[in-house]
Amino acid sequence: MHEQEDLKNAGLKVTLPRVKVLEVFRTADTRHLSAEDVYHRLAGQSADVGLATVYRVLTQLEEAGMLARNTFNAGKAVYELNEGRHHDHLICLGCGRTDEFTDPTIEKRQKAVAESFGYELRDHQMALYGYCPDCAAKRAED
Amino acid sequence: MHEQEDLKNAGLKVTLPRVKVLEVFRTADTRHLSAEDVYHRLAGQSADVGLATVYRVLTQLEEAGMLARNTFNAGKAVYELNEGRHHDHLICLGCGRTDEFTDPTIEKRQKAVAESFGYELRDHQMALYGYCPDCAAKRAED
DNA sequence: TTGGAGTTGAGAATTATTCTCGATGGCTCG
DNA sequence: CGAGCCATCGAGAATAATTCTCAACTCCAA
Repeated sequence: MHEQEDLKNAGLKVTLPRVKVLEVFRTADTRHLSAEDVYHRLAGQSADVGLATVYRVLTQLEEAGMLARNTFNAGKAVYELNEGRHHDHLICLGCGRTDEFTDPTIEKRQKAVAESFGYELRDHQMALYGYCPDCAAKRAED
Repeated sequence: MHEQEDLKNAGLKVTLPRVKVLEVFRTADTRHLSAEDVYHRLAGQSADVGLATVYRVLTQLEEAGMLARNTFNAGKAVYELNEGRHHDHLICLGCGRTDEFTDPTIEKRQKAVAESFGYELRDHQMALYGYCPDCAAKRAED
């Protein structure tokens, strides 16, 4: 409901596409949405925002720190609302279910590793792939 | 020099493109090569292997466990010889330099996290991004 | 050496994303 | 409140990475 202020604070002009895209993320059933996903959800609700614009807006919102971009399996990028607290992902190879977690020990070690190589750490990406409880059970049956 | 046996052991027919692609990896100056990279190196040495074939062979060699695929920044995939010992990457945002490392503590924690969610862990990818010593120094000057 | 299954190469097709450009719409100033 | 400028938009073309299609070719076992 406060999309307008958020955009203004980020130094972005308040336009219909930007407000609508944010709205989609705030009301979506899933946390992770691709450009195509967002595009379809908007098309489904009279708001006719072009695909190119969706891509543009996603990039801008990411740069403004309001969204976080992830490229899991490769192929396509997905975005999620950036709520401040960083986290990593656990992804099911069977059904695509995605869980989020943070592990202080891992974060600490990452910093240590980077330091030991003399690097100035800026970012990282980590994803664990496996089978969720349901899919693991299903696979065990065969 | 033992490309032939390696291929045979993997159950792959010994063909010129497969041998050549492996050779490229074994004699390259860099560990990480994209399909395009491999293609150009082959073109540069009379061996005329089509780009589509390079892609096919890379996929096959990966499935056979002889190469490992990584999709760092997204965009394009790179491959490297799979020498058994798993490792993660540290990538310089300035010059693209790539270092490799393994951290038992992180591996252990990853397993623990997956378990705590009831997942059957199969694989993971992790990359740390930052500035290498050289690039960090250059950036500090400004 | 010969035949067939597996493999190749060239180019077309696909997928994800970005660019181009004329039209449109926020927003600042008067 | 209205005018105009500049940022933004939409559509479709363009790009980039990768995969598909299919006729021609090559390994290799017999």
